[in-house]
Amino acid sequence: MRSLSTADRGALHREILQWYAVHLRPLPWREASCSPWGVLLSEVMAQQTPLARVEPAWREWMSRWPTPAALAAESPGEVVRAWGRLGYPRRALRLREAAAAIVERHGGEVPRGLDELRALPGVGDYTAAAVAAFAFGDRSVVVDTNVRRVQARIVDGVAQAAPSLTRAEVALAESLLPADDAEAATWNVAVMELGALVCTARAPRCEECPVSARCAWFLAGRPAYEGPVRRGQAWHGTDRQVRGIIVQTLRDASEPVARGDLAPGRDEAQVDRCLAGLIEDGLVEPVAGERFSLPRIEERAG
DNA sequence: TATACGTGGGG
DNA sequence: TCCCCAAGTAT
Repeated sequence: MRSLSTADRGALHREILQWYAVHLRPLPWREASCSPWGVLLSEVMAQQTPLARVEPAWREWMSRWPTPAALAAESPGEVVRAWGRLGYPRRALRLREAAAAIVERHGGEVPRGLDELRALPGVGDYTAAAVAAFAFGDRSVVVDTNVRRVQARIVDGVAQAAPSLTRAEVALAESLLPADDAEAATWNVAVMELGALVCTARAPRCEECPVSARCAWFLAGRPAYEGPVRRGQAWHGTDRQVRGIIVQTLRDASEPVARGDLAPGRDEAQVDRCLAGLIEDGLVEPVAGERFSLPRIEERAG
């Protein structure tokens, strides 16, 4: 890991924070008036889902369930239906569980502490740090895919980060974090925004980058990535695809659906296997007469 | 540490 | 068309 002088760090902060002040997207959960619950909701929805698709769903959810208590009182099936096509619908279930935990353990208020946040269902290291920073203005180390890529390029001079998060990356992010709480919080979102809009994975816009002049990767002539190859996600014909079809069928249905109509034309053994998995996950509920629906009662524990 | 887990837009 | 990948988490 290359280390930066104090002066270099200061310049980096100034340039990226200035860029952010001009180029930030006016997302609703960035409004000062947005509640911690709104921030938590946005962070979970944004896990592996592009922000452009998150925004309309976020607005609908905030209107329907403006507090953790409101969501906790909703049925899991309705929550999965409202999740729509954001992907990874188990996140909707976890969000409802998190809402219930917030009501039970924290009096209905999103907790501020990293440990308390991290203990909520569906909240990992990234989301806990992000909520601490963006909802409460705390100085926490937020390391998402954007931060990892920006750091890899500017500091390490490589096109992309390692396949999985390393200790060194977290240590680097920590070393780059401004000392001041509020400035650190803004720094986190500014680096993420830079990664999302300029320092992108596919076709980085280095001409528009405020720090290309101090970017090790740019200065080295943007060398191609040489690390271990990332495994692409298999999709066609996978269980994941069939699970998606089944859940979408149930989202669109107003009545319970027979097994044979869940994923028409798909291999029956695969449909059975996926169905069992979905039931185990609490995303599908068997009802009378060999039919299935989104969960109406209680989702399975575990 | 590696793998499962959805979905859709852009290159 | 096909492939990559997006504010990750849980196991």
